[in-house]
Amino acid sequence: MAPACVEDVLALVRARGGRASSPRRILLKVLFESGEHMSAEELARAVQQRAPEVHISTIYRNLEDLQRLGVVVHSHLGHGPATYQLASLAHAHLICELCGAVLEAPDGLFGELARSAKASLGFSIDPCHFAVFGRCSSCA
Amino acid sequence: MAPACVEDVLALVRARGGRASSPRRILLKVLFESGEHMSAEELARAVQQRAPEVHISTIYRNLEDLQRLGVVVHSHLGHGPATYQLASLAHAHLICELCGAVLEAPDGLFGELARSAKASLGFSIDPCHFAVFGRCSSCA
DNA sequence: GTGCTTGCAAACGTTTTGCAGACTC
DNA sequence: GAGTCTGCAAAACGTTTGCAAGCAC
Repeated sequence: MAPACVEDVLALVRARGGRASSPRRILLKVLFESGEHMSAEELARAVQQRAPEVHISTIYRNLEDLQRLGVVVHSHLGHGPATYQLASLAHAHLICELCGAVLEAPDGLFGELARSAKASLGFSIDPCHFAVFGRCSSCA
Repeated sequence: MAPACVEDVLALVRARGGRASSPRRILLKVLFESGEHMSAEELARAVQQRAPEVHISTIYRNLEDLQRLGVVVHSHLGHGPATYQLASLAHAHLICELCGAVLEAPDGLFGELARSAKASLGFSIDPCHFAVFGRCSSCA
């Protein structure tokens, strides 16, 4: 049921009373086309290549709206800015605290933790929101 | 080998060419006496009860030094300020993304994740640095 | 025309930095 | 006396907000 293209999302937006504005459309295009974990600033730069007058506060406001719609999620990969991506692409990350390397966690890596957190504490983890720090194989 | 009191740490500081200044001594006293995960601002307020002129930038600089010495660690428990504590007390946290509840993770909860991250990726996790988001039993 | 959305500027909260003076050793 | 450390002010950083004008419907 995840929206598969820009127009799908805009339909969702309109269904909630929102408008298909030009900055919104371009931001969505960037999100669908671009790589993962982009910061608000990187997204702004990408949008500004097609519409230079778009302000970063518009990016932040749109990202917030899209998160409220469940289309986008943000995650924290380290000490810098948050990164944003389509919710359908969310995945967990391991970050090396020494060299800064970003590893994508394979599906299932958090399965056992999720099960035991649920069993022993009743807590349902979301491994994607905050990255897990540590040391990569070359730095450890 | 973890320093067990203020004077132990100050000995370490001196061994590295540092000085046992009064703000440093008071900050350490607060860290040894206080509860866990205190923000820089909370630490500053506590220090200022004994020495009102101590500036928060001094707190930040001392926390950085103490982290370099391995005496203190900081962790990120959510979207607010970082929290600091004695390295010997470090432990992992689970944070409810809805109600903000902070759960201390029992020892061993991350054992299986640590083993499989090491085995499959060569990555040594540090579960204490970033909290794990999710939903607590009452919010899930 | 209604009201959502924008650009801009200004503020926010947290953390860092430059500097001249003060203190520890 | 050498060199670390301090308080203060100011800046840096990522992010949020107030406002009047502009645009989608």
